[in-house]
This record gives sequence, structure tokens and C-alpha cells, in this order.
Amino acid sequence: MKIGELARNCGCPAETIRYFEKIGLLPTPVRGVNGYRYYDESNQKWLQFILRSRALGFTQIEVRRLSDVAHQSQPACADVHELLVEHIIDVQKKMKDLRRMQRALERLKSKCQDG
Amino acid sequence: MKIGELARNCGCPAETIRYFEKIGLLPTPVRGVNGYRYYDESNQKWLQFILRSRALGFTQIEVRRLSDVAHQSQPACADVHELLVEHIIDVQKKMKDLRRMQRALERLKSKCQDG
DNA sequence: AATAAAGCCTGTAGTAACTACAAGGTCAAC
DNA sequence: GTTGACCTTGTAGTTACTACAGGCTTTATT
Repeated sequence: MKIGELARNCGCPAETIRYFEKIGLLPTPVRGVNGYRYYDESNQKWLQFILRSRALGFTQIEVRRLSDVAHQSQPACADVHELLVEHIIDVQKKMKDLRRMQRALERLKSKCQDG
Repeated sequence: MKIGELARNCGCPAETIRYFEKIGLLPTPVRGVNGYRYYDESNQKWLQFILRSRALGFTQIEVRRLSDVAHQSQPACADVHELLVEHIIDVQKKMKDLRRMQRALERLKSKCQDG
């Protein structure tokens, strides 16, 4: 698919996709003879992962580290494992914060209903 | 407490606190005769809420809306309620995304352990 | 086939949200 | 009373987009 379709599928502007490529978060895609970028399903999956990560507040540094490992041909298993464990811990921390925030909001809401 | 202590307590640079004040995310604090900003517990709570929101990927627009309501003297209950419900839905969406990401990471990790 | 509209290209400029620094006043300790 | 840490404002720099300009390619229409 071309960049416009990918952008529509992922709900982000095409500029962002080019920008992610430029800074190395997305692998350089196949180019047609006309110079157009062509993407496949796996590119889309990866872009969606990056966008979701961003929406959840992960730093580019974290995403970049995952990206670097994900696009190596023969990543060292131990490195990947360590990185994943770190990231899972981060995710758990964020979930804890979200639960805390949820409780705070619910408390406020019920206060508001009382008047 | 002065701005430096608040910054230490919240783990962010003092510049960020002044910046949040400038753009209206934090209320203007009490000033001493020397011009220094002085903060109390409630200021600290609110700053921590903003920082947590930011780390979880909420947009400034969302935080600002909550901020505006939180610092009104007599906020209209219906408005607050609507805003809170919206925010709670956002939080739930983020938790769903985090769970999804967690599953994906765990899957990758177990694959890696297999070799 | 001609042409208009939409989509893609590169490159640069602009914006939002910090972040760091400069120049100077304040305060506490020695 | 002077040194050093901390505060002030204001400005400049950075990061991560985001929008636009100028031009080529593809697609749709007539």
C-alpha cells in the first residue's frame, strides 16, 4: 500500500510516517520506480505499535530501543529478553498509575453527584 | 515551600513548574516580599497529577480542561461530571491498550526463551 | 488523448512544549 | 561581609512533530 493508505489505516498524517522513517523509528520501505514508498501489513503493525506507545506516554528512547532490536536480523536473545522485561515493568507501572487516576476520578464524580 | 523544594518533591525541574504556571496549568502561587513563589500541599498534589497525566500520554488540552474546572471557584456540577466521565473513558481505553501491549510483550518474551 | 484532481516526492519553515542559559537579586552560613 | 545556593525574569535552544511550497506521478473524467 502507499503512504496515504497507511496513514488512513493508522489515523495519522503521512508526514508523521515520513518523519518516523527519517529518525529511524520505521524501517526504510520498498520504493517503486516512481519513487513512491510501498508498505505491507508488517509495516502497518509496527507503525500502530509506535503510535500506541506514543499515546501511552512512552519515550522515543524506549520505542527506539525496541525498534532497533525488532529490526535487527539476528538480535541477541539475552538483550531482547532484558529489554522486554524492562518494558513490561514500565507497562505495569503505567497501569498502576492509571488505576490510581481512575479511582481519583470516580471519587470526584461521586462527590459531584452528591452536589 | 519554595520552588526548588517543590521541584525536588515532584522530580521535575523548576523551569517546568514556571512554564506550567505561564501556560495556565498551575495556579499563580503566593509570592513573598522578595518575589519568591511559595507553594503548599495542594499545589504539590496538583502538580503531581499533571506530571502523571503527562507521563501517561494525556494531551495538554485534556489536562488543561481538568485544570480549568478544578480551579474555578464555583464549577457547574454538570460540566464537571461530563468532563470526568470523558476522562474516565479515556483512562479505560489506555488501560485496554496497555493490557494489549503487555500481552504482546509477554508473547515475545516467551518466544525468546524458547530460542 | 487531454486535462484536471488527487496523491506522492523532497526540503524547508513553523509550532508546541519544554529545557537550558544569562544576568542579576536574595538569603543563610561561616 | 563575602561565598555559595537559590530565586527572579527573559531569551535562546531543542525535540518532535506539523504544515507548506514547488514539482512530479497517477487516476479519473470528458
